[in-house]
Amino acid sequence: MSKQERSTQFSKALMEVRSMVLDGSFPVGERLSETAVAEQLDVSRTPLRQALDRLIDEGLLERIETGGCRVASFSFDDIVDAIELRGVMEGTAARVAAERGVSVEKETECRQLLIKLDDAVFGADELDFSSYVSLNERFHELLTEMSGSKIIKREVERIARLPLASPSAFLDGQTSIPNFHASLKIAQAQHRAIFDAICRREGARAEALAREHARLARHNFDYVLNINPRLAERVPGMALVAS
Amino acid sequence: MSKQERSTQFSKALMEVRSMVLDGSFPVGERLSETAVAEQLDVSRTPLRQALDRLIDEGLLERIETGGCRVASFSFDDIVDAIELRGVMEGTAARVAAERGVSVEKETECRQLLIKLDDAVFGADELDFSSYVSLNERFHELLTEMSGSKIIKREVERIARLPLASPSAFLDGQTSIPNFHASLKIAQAQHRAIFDAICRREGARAEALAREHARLARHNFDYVLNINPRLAERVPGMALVAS
DNA sequence: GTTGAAATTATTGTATACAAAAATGTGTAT
DNA sequence: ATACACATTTTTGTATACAATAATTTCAAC
Repeated sequence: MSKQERSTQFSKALMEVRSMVLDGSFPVGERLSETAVAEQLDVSRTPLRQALDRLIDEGLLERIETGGCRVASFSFDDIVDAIELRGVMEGTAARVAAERGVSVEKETECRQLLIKLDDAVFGADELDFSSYVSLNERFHELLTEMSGSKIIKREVERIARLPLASPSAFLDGQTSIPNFHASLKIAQAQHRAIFDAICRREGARAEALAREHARLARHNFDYVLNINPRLAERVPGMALVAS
Repeated sequence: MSKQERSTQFSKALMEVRSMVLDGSFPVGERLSETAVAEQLDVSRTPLRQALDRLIDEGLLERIETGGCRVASFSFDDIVDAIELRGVMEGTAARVAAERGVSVEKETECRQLLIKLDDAVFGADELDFSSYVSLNERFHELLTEMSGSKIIKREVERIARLPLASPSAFLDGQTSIPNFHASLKIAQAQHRAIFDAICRREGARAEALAREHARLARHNFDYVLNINPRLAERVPGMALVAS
């Protein structure tokens, strides 16, 4: 973040390569040539290699034993596990928030955020998708912050960067999922329940609810992969899932 | 790992800088000069910067807004949170192992390992510390492997690399902790209970036990920091804890 | 003595050159 | 035709050079 403002070349390489990998621009499993990619992005090899190291760390690329790296491939189970872990981590953030208490400011912000989310989901107007997505992202970020722990926040967000594990991984361009609007209502009810549990200092309930909340993503993943695969190309990262 | 065999300069820089940071060789908070460190380690800046990036990612260093990096400092609560997270992650590995079942080979290996650990802790001979440490490390690694998920294994181990969060962070050179041998016996009883829960497919119990097991580290941390600070210099990473 | 601005120094981020090692291609022997 | 060894060509890992930016010092003004 702070680095992404300053360091143009590295952050450019990071963002571009990441989105190309998620888009499936590189064939899964094929070694990617540093010189070729560097030339393609108009960046020297030094910041590119920095970006590749980072993407290896994120798990999107994997190192080849003899040198260089390739696009990683993920099994169905891998994605399920990543989503499960995100649920576990958000559950921990929620539990810790409940156990240790939340600052008045965060509580107030969350309360107002939930009203806006209610409005977006249950309101009379037609659903504004992109605003829902950003509100949802803010809710999940706020959840990590309510834990009051910078380490928990950092590690939850790291897990959420695993492929298809983020809270909004299946939210883009998916209006065609049946009962999708209905599932957003369920999600919002869960948001409220999690917040309620935190306010009541009910740690175990908050944790269980947050875990269950993450399973909505698992359900969407299952749908996209097994029932309606033509949606796959609209979901970034789906190209990495071995079919 | 695979990279550490091949790439001598990078891995050399990584290991040396990491251990220097943990030893407190660099003053906490002070910016570390790339050229100076590179010269000191007899390595060029390129692999050194790679190592620094990695250590930033691990959380041992933090980026300075204007460029470069400094040694990170951790509060008491930060360490407590890191240990908590390790417990949560190992708990997840244990629960998943219980829920999904464990391969015969892993189960057999774990059974034999537990016998060796019993021998080390409860045996007639005097405790062989270094062999206990490596057996204990293998048990925790095996726990992640019993989950059957490479993603869970990878992320558990990543969390365990947080400062003072590893299962053996407080095991070295601490024979002077009162009742230390007794606490090893408790730990071993917990190892057995976790394994028992996994074999019986009791996921919730396995998870709870693994979490509680991690709290032994928290207890040791509390002891070293608040009751017997002269032990601190023997524990790598303790130099990073703000006093 | 303190403050502020300009100049100097040091440090980082990036590009590139180079050497070692891996991948590829060629030719020969069987 | 296939397998194996050797030579060639890429490709990676490392060192270093360079430019832009940040830190520091110096010096003057108040």
